[in-house]
Amino acid sequence: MNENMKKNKSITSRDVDFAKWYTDIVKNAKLASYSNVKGFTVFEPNGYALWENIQSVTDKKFKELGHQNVMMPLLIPESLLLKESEHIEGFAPEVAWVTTGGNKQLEEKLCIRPTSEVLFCDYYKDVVKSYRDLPKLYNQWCSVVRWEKETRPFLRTREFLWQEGHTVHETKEEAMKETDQMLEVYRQVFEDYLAMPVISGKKTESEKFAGAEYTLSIESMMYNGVSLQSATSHYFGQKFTKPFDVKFVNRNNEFEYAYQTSWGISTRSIGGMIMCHSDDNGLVIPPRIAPRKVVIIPIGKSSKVSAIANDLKEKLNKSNIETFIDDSDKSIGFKFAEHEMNGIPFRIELGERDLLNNTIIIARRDNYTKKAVSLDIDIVKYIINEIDVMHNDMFNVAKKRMEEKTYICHNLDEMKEVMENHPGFIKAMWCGNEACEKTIKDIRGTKSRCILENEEKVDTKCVCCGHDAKDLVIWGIQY
RNA sequence: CGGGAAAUAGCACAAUUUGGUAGUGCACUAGCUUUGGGAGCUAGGGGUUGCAGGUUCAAAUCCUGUUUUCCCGACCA
Repeated sequence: MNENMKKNKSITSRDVDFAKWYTDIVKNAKLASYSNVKGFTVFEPNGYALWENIQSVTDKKFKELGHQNVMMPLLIPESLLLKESEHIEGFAPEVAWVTTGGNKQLEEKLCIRPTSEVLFCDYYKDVVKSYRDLPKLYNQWCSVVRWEKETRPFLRTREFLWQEGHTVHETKEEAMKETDQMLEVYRQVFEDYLAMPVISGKKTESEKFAGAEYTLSIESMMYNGVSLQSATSHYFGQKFTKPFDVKFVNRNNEFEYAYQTSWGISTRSIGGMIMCHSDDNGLVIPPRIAPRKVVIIPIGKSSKVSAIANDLKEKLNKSNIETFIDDSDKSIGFKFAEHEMNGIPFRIELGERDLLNNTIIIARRDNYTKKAVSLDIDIVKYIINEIDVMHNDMFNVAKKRMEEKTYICHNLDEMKEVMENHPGFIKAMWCGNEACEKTIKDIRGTKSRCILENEEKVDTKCVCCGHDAKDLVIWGIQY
């Protein structure tokens, strides 16, 4: 009998096989399961609750900044999609089509939205008439479909949940400001709620969104040093509004095409959160985003113990700290392991032995520390404070790792050495030539993540061709 | 899209080589005893072996196709 059978739940170590570890976590923590159609997954309650929390903190920020939610159609007529050529070229290979309705062949095939720029533009053309109608700050929460070849739960699925904000503005400056502002919102969501440090910057021409003037992104680093594009914010200028005829009468009584942005964050962020924080005992959820924050485990059958447990639970729940009691007949060890697998941030252990000392034990999921805490303290205040402490600790662990795995390179050999032996972010200068990006891609698929605009340059020559360098770029192996 | 591996109960696997009534552990249900790091005993329930064909008296097992998953590579937001 091996260790696995005895333990029943087993996950591969993240240091041994990171990819398998990841899918083990998703499966064992009951976040998602596979369906019969490739790339389409079931979000189980534990996984969906995470998305709901990410959604609620993000949505609140959008609304504070004046955005409104709408719903656009699921289907896009082919002719509409074809209006912007760069856009369709970028998305055509991964679009799914509806060709029949009932048992009738459709006259025009309809694509299942891979993103909704064209739908928003088609709508905006009818409702934007004057500069007085601007800006339009709309967003929608929905799922989109992209026919990916290789799929992995949360990280790359053919259908995924996301949010896509689409705004149109009177001026270029205002639209560009919106693009920056929304990237900053995403940075806050990742750093302040998901405890994931990020870097941000502009995408290179070859990496930008199909049809955009430019794309900004935030990039985060996983436990194994691989990078993940975590959210994007695009500035379109008039590239869509011209072909879609979204024009308005400006303050000089002239027609002008509106300036447009779009920005999105998806359920991929859940995958990033897992790969950034979780460990060999299961999921570790940043406490501010955890759907269930505290589990109370009464030990023994004492009625006094269960009364105190109930009291604690009620106090915490009243203060919106989601708490539940596990008084099932499972053994203590089983419960500990189970809730660790599910990533519950705090565990309160409570038995007769503790009552003798008038204490309870509070254990942290992220670093396994256990503390005896007096029953006389204000438990709500204590947990609220601990949530912040844990959040900061998790953020700092991730940040330290990101800093340790960020390398400065001056030539291809140095890049190879890093990516082949201990991948991470590479800071290196780039001449701006796509050919060099292609050459660098031969190193385990290393791609430019983003251009760092406000940082000191690390060299004067391109890391690849040795010609004069233009930009400081962060490079990484991507998920 | 190329190369490789796999699919048997909720999970992990056995039985496949050599065709012959589909099994084990955990999980699940009931009862009793337990409880400070994955409990014990007793009694139960759960399978058209991914799907579709074919060969055969007989298919989890052999053959063909297909779908899904995982790994490696190419492609791609």
